[in-house]
Amino acid sequence: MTTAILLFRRDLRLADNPALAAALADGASRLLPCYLGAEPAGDPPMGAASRWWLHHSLTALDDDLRRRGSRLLLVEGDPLPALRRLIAASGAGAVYWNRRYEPGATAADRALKQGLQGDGVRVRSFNAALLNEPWAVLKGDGAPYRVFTPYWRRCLREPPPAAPLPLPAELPPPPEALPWTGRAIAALGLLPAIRWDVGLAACWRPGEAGAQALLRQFVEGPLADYAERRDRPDLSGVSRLSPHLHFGEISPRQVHQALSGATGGDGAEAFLRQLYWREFAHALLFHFPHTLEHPLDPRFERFPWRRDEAALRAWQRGTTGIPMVDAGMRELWHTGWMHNRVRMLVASFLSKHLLLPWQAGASWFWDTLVDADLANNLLGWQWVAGCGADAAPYFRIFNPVTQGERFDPAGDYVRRWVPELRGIKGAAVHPPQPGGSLTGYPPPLVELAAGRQRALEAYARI
DNA sequence: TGAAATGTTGGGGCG
DNA sequence: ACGCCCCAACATTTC
Repeated sequence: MTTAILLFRRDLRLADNPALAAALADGASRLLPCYLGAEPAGDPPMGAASRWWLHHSLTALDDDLRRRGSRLLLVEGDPLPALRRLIAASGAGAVYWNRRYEPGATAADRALKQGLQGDGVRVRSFNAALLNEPWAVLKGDGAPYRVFTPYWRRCLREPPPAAPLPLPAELPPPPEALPWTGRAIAALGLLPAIRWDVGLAACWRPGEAGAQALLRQFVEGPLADYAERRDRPDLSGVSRLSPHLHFGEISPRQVHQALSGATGGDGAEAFLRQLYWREFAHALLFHFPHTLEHPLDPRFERFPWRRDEAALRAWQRGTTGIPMVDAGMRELWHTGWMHNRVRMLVASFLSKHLLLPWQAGASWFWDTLVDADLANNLLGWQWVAGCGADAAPYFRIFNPVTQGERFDPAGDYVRRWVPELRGIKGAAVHPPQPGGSLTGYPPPLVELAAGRQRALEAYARI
């Protein structure tokens, strides 16, 4: 009789789960699946939208486990002592988990591994979250890539990712002797006290089954036209898999396999490229952990960001008077998600037209996105602000009106999220309304040409 | 995975 | 027929 502990973290699935598969292959006759409630110190604590998602994803995982005669044990408190108690109570001889890559998480996992191994416990960790782990893709001189295109080309030369592991037919039961002191998922307190989450529930289905359904639906439908339609927030041309990928309800290997089975067109390659932006972001944060708070380009440490609470608040609430910006920010607030084209545009508006620090925007996204991912969020914001890897030159300033006319040509996206403008037909919704307009929609926070000019002058100063 | 300013070209209207 | 101007369309440069 051997008992194994399986730690779930951001790999909330049973299929293609290498740690689970290894525990089974090693012959565990008892399996204790756990979720550790404590978040690693050093990384920012999860935002409210992520916590909402996690609650439902853990519930779905627990249901999936129970259907197979198992269950999820929630473990609170400092991980090492908590695991030691659990090992003592269950007689477990081995602990399995899938690796994380954020600075705080890697440090915490390293300490946990050392502590457990010091106790004589067998610890095995695996890659479940990436096609290539950060240390596996380096330049010829051993340095990490800082520019996406060479990184992407290099990845394409790598051997294709291994086929996903199958869903285990059955699971070993949990140890009988274990006192089920674990608390219910609700006791983690992940759900908000004020019920702002009703909008989220209407558009998402957290959990492995929801993720698989979404992937199938995407591959059979929008994928073929992804290259042409991926920039259109008014259409349903993207996968919306990001939160599922973040929580590991689906693996990039599974996505990769689904893409390679897709027929014809350049949609699959365009989508794969996005998957590799995710890989690139994780590699960058791993190799440059200081980008958690600091710009990768040190010149931007002395960039003259402004401080303007009122403007920041208007941006957050979607009351800037710039229709595309407000539509995006309201979509985010109501659904926990925003189309990527619109993310770029609202980020450009914050960091350039408003000259507010990218950290303020990243922090709001972190709190409100259901797909909030440290690596992706940091890369995205620093890319837009011009201070990150492969950064857009600072003078690349999105004009939110032009972007709206180009990517929301009929104005449907704006009207969906900004009801004040529903009386305006077609692309005429995109230019800001003058002060005193009767729509109830605010006049623009900044005049776009003047904001652009001010941003260019700030750039010239560094 | 910009936008605006500036430069170039070529067709057509017109004296 | 010719030169001149205008201007859209496209290309290049600059921020």
